[in-house]
Parts: sequence; C-alpha cells; structure tokens
Amino acid sequence: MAYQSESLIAQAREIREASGVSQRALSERAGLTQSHISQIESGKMEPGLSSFIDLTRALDLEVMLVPKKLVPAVLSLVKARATRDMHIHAGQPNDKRFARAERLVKKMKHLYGSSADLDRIEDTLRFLRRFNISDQEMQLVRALIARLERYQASAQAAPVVRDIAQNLQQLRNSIVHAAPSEPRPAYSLDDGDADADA
Amino acid sequence: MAYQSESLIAQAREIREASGVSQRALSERAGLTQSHISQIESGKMEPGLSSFIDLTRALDLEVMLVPKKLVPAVLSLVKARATRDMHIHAGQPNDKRFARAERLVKKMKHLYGSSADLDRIEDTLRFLRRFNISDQEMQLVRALIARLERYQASAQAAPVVRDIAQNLQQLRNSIVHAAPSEPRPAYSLDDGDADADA
DNA sequence: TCGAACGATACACTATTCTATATCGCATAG
DNA sequence: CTATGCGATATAGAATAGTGTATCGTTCGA
Repeated sequence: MAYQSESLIAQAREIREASGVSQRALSERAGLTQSHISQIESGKMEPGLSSFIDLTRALDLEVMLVPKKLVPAVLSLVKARATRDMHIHAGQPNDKRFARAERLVKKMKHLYGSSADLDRIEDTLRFLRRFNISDQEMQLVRALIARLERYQASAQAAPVVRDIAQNLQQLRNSIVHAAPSEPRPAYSLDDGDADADA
Repeated sequence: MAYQSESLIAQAREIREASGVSQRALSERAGLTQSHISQIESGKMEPGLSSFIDLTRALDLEVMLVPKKLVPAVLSLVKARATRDMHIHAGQPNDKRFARAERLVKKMKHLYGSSADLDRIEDTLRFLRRFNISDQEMQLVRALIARLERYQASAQAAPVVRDIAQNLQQLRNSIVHAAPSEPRPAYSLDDGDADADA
C-alpha cells in the first residue's frame, strides 16, 4: 500500500537501524507507540504527516520539499555525508520527558476535551523539543510538566493548565527572541541526572 | 494545529500559488478533492503522509529526508536556485521569450488589427516580464506563447487568442494575489531594463 | 538455561482522514 | 447584470489512523 511513501519510510527505517535505535526507544522519543512504528515500518499502516515528521525528527532528520530538478544535487549532498555521519546520541532524557509530556497532554485532550490552553501547551512543547535548550530552561520545563501531571485530574485543573501554558509560552518567546536566526550551539549534552522521576 | 507540518504545508501552498495552480486544478492532478486541499492548506486538517506526497508531487516537488546538519546547506541550495529562477537576468532565455512574444503580438496587431484580447495579452506579458516568475509559471507562459505562435495566422485565431489572453490574465492575477506581503526580491531592479536582445 | 530486548501482531475502541457533493461569498471579465 | 473561477465551508458516510495493552517467537548475552 501507499506506494508513494514506501521509499521515505524505508529510508527512515534504515536510518533508525543504522543508528542502533530500537522501535521502542524511538517510540518514546517520537511520542508514538512501538506497535504503531512497527506497523508503519512494515507497511501495514500509513502514517499521518505529523506522525512521520515526529518520527524523522526523533532521528535527527528533517522533512524537506525539494524541486524535482534539484533532487539529484541534494541527494549527492546528503549521501556524501550520510554514511558516516549518522550517529545519534543514545540516551536523551530531555527528549523522553518531552515525549511523555506530549502524550500526557494528548491524553488530557482526550479525556477532558480540547482547550486553547492545552493546544498551546502541545504546540509549545513541540517547539521547545526541537531546540537544544539549556539545563536551566529544561528545569523550568520539567517543573511545569510535573505540575501538569499533578493537576491533570483535579477539579481546578483549568487555571493551572492556563498558567502552565503561559509559562511555556513565555519560555518559548524568550528563546525565540534570543535566537533570531542562528542555530543554537548545542549545549545540554551533560544532564547527569538519571531519569527516574514519575 | 500540528505545529510540525505547518511549515511544510505552508511551503507547498506558496509554491502552488506561485505557480498559478488553483486548488481545483491541483486536486485533479493530485487525486484529492478541492475541499480536502483547502482544509489542509488552512490547517483545519492534517493530511496523511501519502496525501501530502501526492500534493507535492503534483507541484513538481519531492519530499526528502535530510540530516539536520545538512539542512542549511540544502536550504541554501534550494533557495539559490529559486531566486535565480525568479530573478530577471538580462540575457536569460525568459527575457528573450518575452521579447519575442511581445514582438509577435505587435506584429499581429499590425497585420490583423488591434483587439481587446491582443491588448490584454500585450499588457499582461509586459507585466509578467517585469515580474519575477518561477520556472513553472514560465512553463505555462511558454506554452501559451507557443500556442499563440501556432495559431497566429489561422482562420480561427480569435477564440484561441481570447483563451490565451484569459490564461495569462489568470496567471497574473494569481501572482498578484499570492504576493500580498511577501518580500519578492528586486522589483525595481531594472526599470531601466537594458534588455538583452542577444 | 534463563532472561532481557527486539520486532511483529492482535484486539477493542476512538478519533481522524478522506471522499463526494454542494454551496457560499468574493472578485473579475464579458 | 451574468457568468465564471477562486477558496472556504458543510455534511454524511466509509475507511483508516492511532492508542493502550498484551502477547508471541526470536535472538543474544550471562
């Protein structure tokens, strides 16, 4: 099925395997379930565009639109470097946290209905996830996520959710402002703290 | 919604509009319905991966996976090409074609008398020539010019000419409509228009 | 031989895509 | 004023994506 996407998916799979990432590991980083990934990779299911993007992003890839004429050029460019370049930092607790948080939000939307604030949180999480954020910033994010988890089922969740949304938004804004167009210099490779919180 | 895919979809839309392809036309080529395309473009719906691929293929684009590190490189490659294509370079084939087409129209007016349609064609050609148009748009223009050349002396020229005038007009409209706030490079670059008549 | 991690699969259920068709308001050309 | 083409929108139904959870067979290392 889905003849068009086959090659892209196969590509993604190859890269995943070449990077030594298991479906389960990827599923956490991408925010999908392992079973989902399995079915996508084996062609039993066709992913939505954003699922696919989530997948590829978790593999350090970008989905790009390229004019047909330029495909060979881009291809040669990519291939030249791709073979030895693909290495993924194995454990990235931050990513895990984000994935977890995103799933939490998704679940909340399910259970209690969508809301502007939840949408905003979701978007902002996705945004922040793409950036290499500093430890300090991540601490804030972690605190906010923890708070969200704590209050998810409470009766007064609404104002809390709103507050969290606002905080995340502010963080995002500050980052955007600080980084006009430049790629951030990749900090955050340290993060010595084990990932054991709930 | 779907923060990740937004930019890709926006890109596709820009390209569609820049190419003067309507949603309806695209829907036929891509095998989706117009309403579907509308909802995707306006963010009201998230396309499946293969729908998106269908869309982009119909726009002469390829969806590619690029390692994050190479994104800037690829981007510059694509952009360079795009701007080069959109740039009016004196002595480029595009300009030649326009010059030729304008001469042809002038000749026709001479021989067969002026007409509203011919006037419109002339007008539109002048407009388009001054504008930076993409490859795809130019292909359409070329096709239309070729048709004009073919039918210039035929007995049933009139309806053909009218049709061509209409097509050009539409192209023009779509371009104007598509670029409300967009920083198109170099309008006033060459109002002097030294005109490479090589 | 045991156990852990891998990928594949099943199943029940929900949410969403996608089609098909029709209409709307709007701009523009005849 | 009428016709046409544009994009946005509505609605109903069929198809399928996606979740959550659980299991299976296999491979591999201890």
